[in-house]
Amino acid sequence: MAKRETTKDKILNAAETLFAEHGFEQTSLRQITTEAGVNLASVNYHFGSKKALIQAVMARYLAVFMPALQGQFQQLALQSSINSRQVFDCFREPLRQLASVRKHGPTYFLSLLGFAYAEIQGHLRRYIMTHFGEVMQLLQAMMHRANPNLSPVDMFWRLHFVLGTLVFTQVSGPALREIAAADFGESVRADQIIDKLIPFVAGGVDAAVL
Amino acid sequence: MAKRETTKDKILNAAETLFAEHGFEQTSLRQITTEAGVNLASVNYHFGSKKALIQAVMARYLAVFMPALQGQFQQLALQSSINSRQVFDCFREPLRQLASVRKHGPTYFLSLLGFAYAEIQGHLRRYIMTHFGEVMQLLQAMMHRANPNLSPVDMFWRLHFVLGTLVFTQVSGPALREIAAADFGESVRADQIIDKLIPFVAGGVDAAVL
DNA sequence: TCTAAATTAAAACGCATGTTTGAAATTTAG
DNA sequence: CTAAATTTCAAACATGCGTTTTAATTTAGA
Repeated sequence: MAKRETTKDKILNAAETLFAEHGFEQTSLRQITTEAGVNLASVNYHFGSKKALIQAVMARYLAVFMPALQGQFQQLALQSSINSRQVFDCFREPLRQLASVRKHGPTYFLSLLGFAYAEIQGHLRRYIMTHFGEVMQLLQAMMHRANPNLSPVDMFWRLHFVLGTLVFTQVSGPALREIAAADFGESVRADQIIDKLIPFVAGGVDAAVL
Repeated sequence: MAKRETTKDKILNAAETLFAEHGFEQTSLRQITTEAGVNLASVNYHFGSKKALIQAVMARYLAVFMPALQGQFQQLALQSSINSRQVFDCFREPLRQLASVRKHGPTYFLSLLGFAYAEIQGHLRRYIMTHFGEVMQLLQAMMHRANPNLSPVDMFWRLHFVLGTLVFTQVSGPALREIAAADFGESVRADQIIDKLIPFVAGGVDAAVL
């Protein structure tokens, strides 16, 4: 029989949803505990602080996503020739798999990533680098193989442009989808945006430097 | 003789600097008034509210930037053939001219734009659309001439990807430049990032849809 | 110069936040 | 079954925020 959902999990789930929809700073502990149906003080009891709760929410996804991404990269590395588009396509399956963590896992994770980067700039990067440095090095290696003529410093900037595009799209995703639906009568599902995103970023990375 | 700097201007200048460096919500009125050397209550006296102060800061730049951008577009429109790169290059000169508003005008303006989009998503778009709708239509027309085979809805998304890249780059600009300097020993001036950005976004917009 | 309007100033208000407290309730273990 | 450990709970705490108030001061016009 399934063990009854613990208070810690209730908090984690409620926090994740609210964080993904409204951002970290815009979400108060009172909103979270009300949504979770638990006492306010339980957050500090189980996690210590709001900051630690944020980390716990992110860690739950990164622990699934990063190894999966690493697997994709290692598989791609076997090929003799690699292009940017293939590298970015590596993100699709690991992202899709996040649905096993939570129902709207793929969407939530991207939103969380977006808010994390937008609101607590340096911290997330440091966390990813220390915990998943190997994957990031693999990404860098793949990108270099796909675009050997691009200098390391130019590649650095372009990868962060890519990240920026991703982040922004997710953070302002709901607003944009609303506008798009109103202006073009065509509604785009949240998980379809990445289909529009990947060609764009691949084209950007592959562009001539000057 | 130059009239002594008025309280209203002192507030405007201090607010602009702090907003550009830390964002709107992260900057308190107490920080602003302390930096400006004026009384706390004077913000509400002269501007009515913090929200109105934010608008005043943005309006001062937009009033200079938008007409200049419109001029660039009109000039480009005369040419028989247009590509994406030319459209994005239109932003360079108007941006450069913002140095006449304030010393670090170009950098500040982009940062403000970034924070405005990241923090108060819908509002800025609405403001720009109502006050500078003509310029935005011109931009859309230019982009369509540069890429006539791209559907309106795809163009919509790609333009917002562009905006996202710009916004993110500015918001996390200082942190990224620091990392780049540490990792590559090559320091990039804030106003040079746009040189790296324009080829990227032009490549992204011009990419094949699938 | 005198008076009325505009501006500055200090203080407090009302509210929301994350966090801590200490007792009550519950679960765990011997 | 009981005692100890864990967890829940209501309440309060400390802090920072934007805003308002009220009085003092400066400015400008008759």
